[in-house]
Amino acid sequence: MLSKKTKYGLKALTYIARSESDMPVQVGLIAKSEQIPQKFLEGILLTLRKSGILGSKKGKHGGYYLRSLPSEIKMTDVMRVLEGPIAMVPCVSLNYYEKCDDCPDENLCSVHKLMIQVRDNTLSVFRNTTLADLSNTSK
Amino acid sequence: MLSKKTKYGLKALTYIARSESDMPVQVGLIAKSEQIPQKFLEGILLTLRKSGILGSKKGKHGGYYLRSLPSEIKMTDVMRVLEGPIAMVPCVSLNYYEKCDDCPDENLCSVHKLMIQVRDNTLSVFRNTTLADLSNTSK
DNA sequence: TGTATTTCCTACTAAATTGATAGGATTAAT
DNA sequence: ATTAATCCTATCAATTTAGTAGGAAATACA
Repeated sequence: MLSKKTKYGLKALTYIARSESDMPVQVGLIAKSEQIPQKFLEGILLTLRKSGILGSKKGKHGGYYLRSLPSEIKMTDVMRVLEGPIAMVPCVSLNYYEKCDDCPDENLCSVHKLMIQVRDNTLSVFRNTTLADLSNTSK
Repeated sequence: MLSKKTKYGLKALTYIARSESDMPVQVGLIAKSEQIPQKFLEGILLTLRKSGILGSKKGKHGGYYLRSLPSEIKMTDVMRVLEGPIAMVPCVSLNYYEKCDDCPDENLCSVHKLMIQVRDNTLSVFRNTTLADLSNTSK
């Protein structure tokens, strides 16, 4: 299941990408418009900022903004920040690989083989999708 | 993340598919060979039986057996029984559809669009994979 | 300089899920 | 009868999820 965190995060990013103004977008606005608990969203945007996807400005007239063009923001990156590893098992994860304690030889493991395929397919979706696709912006 | 339940279930099914004998396969044997807590595995095989994928025989010399040929057992069915819905969000689930309370129009929802793609790709893997592929059996 | 407004940070919490374990009932072969 | 297997229910500890609470820090602007 997709976590609320990821869902909210994606919606927020889309909202920001669609914003015409060159002023930073405030959490309160997004929360209200997208029906997301504000305090929860604060935390999510914070991790997106720490990961480098968003930038922020504090104080009055502060808010969040994208640090790249929507078309440059790949879903692989966004999903890894919000949802964690894309692979369903650590033993097929590219970025967070971990051997299974059980499995003596993962080349012979039936689960491994299947999950590699799932990973590759999911990855191809995320690699070929940017925030511009999500938000229907051409930028 | 793939649950242990699913992982163990897939391994057990593979084990049973590979078994040459026409006697039913006992839980204890699988548990030992695949390093799975026996009592936990009992429950898993039980749900696989209730779903119709496995058959069982009670009492001495009892155990579990496949109710179809491995090549007839599709991963879509197995995964739905073990892991639940294949979609990452209920609003793109074919078998367990549910509307999101927030989303006023899901055709305009950016998350929806993305998750449809992920679902379709994952589904195509599971539709084109059978237990025979997992277990390298030709049957 | 002060006040309002915003992000930032830490800590806490209730509920759900996961990964088991325990104990025994039921069924079948010998 | 005895033994060996599945079947069934209940319980539990640890983790994760989805928030909430309260305030510190920074910034704009009067």
